[in-house]
Amino acid sequence: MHIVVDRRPAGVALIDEAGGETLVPEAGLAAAVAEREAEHPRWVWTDTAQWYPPLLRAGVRVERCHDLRLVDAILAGIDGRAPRRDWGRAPVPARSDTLFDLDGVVDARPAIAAPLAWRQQRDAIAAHADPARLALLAAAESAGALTAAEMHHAGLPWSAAAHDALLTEALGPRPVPGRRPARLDALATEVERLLGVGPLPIDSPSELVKALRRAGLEVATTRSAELKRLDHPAIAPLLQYKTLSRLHTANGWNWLDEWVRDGRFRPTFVPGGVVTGRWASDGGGALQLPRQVRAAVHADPGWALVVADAAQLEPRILAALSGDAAMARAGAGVDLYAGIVESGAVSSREHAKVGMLGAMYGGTTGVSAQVLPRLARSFPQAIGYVEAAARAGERGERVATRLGRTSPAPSAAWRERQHEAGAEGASEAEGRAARGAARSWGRFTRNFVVQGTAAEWALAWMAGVRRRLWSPDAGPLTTQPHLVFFVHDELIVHSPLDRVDEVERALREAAVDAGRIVFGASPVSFPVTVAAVQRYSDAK
DNA sequence: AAGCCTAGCGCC
DNA sequence: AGGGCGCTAGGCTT
Repeated sequence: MHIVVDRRPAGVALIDEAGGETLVPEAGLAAAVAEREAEHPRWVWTDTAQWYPPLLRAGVRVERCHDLRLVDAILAGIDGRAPRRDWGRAPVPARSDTLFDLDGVVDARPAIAAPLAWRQQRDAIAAHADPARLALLAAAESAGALTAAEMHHAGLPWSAAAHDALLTEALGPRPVPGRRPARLDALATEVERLLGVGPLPIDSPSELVKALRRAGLEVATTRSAELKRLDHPAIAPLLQYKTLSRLHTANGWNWLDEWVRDGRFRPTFVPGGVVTGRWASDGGGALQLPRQVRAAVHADPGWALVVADAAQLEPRILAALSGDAAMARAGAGVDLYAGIVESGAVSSREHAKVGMLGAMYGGTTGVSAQVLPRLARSFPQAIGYVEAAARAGERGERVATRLGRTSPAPSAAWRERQHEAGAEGASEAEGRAARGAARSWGRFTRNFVVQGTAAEWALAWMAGVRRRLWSPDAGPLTTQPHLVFFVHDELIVHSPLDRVDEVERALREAAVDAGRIVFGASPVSFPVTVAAVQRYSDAK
């Protein structure tokens, strides 16, 4: 059963299966949704990010939805057309200038009515070569949208005091605005002294390169990987400066002031924000939270953070995608890379890891390229699968994930370059450039199938965890165990201490389910490591 | 002053 | 190294 939500000039229409409409004022929407939620409808609406947050603020949770905007983006990708952008915008918040309130409401009506978009999308899914998988993807993407809104609503528990303490420990006391911390000052002075070239423009990469060269250090950039290769007493304090300066500028006191309120960090998670289907985030760099500051992620008193991580997710995804039985066997334990070593394919865990990552990213040099032939002999299906995806990309073809999300076509400029390089009279240089571009696009499509399918597995995992934690009659979201963080292959649940065991079970069971949902009967296992901790930094 | 680009580095 | 991102600072253009 589903209910389509459609914004009208006079309010919001709730349209049931039989076509019956109930018109409710925008302000009465939460109550109207709450009243119908007990019947377990699927809410069909234009954009979860617009509709759901006000419901959550009113204490109303929704179990299932169909997000027309996100599903359109997937269908648009398959059809090779641009996604619709006109899904309306969120109602203007009450605090804004009253002059614009009326405009806001008018603009909030999308160009296409939700019931029509819904019919079109159902037809498009039914007409697809594999409707069942695509319907699964639509459901998983939509469930992700609900979870993203709920995680933003709940927020990641954050101790400003712990954050301040770790900053003070690393950098010295918080400086007055415009000044840099004492520890950075001291390190910069030390680097200047050891280089002996006078005042150092340490925060300007291009100027710093010149200064280093004046001091006799042959560098082309100031990248730390390049600096590490040098043997000079000034390098150690310079690297230290760069690390601490990064902490200060990216996740220092200013970050804390801007992003942490009332003990919570509330980034916006953006489902489908990455071309492969991975999530993106907006605000605070949520998906790049440095290990250095994870000690500030702190459970409330009487609560725990249950941190779960899918072990070696991407190579397992590749094993399942390709049906590689030997790699499935290597992954029977918790450590797939150790299993690859035991199979005799390579001699060390590091070789297994670097080799597999290289196979999935398209590495062509170093250790990864050296061990690739051995991996290809032991796991021909798995390696053959990513090689085929790479060749398809090099030919300009599109590739697809397990559930049917497609890679974009290469640009017109790319196709033109390939065409011209093959034409009569093309120069050697044109040929080289075209082959380089082709290989580059092949690396993208090679990775797309694995990264995109891993994102689908993660959506299924997350949806399974959410469903297991869900109990509609147990009160508001944040009084029960609830998801607070997600980063590609890792989930965090904030849970009352006495419910940690059931949360751990939910995380493990949902991972097993996710494998079945995405791959059906497959011998590949998807183990997760789970740790109940007070601080995120204690998880591993 | 605002917008755009690059360098660099954090995460998976 | 090879895939995908977001963010900050510096430095340039408009």
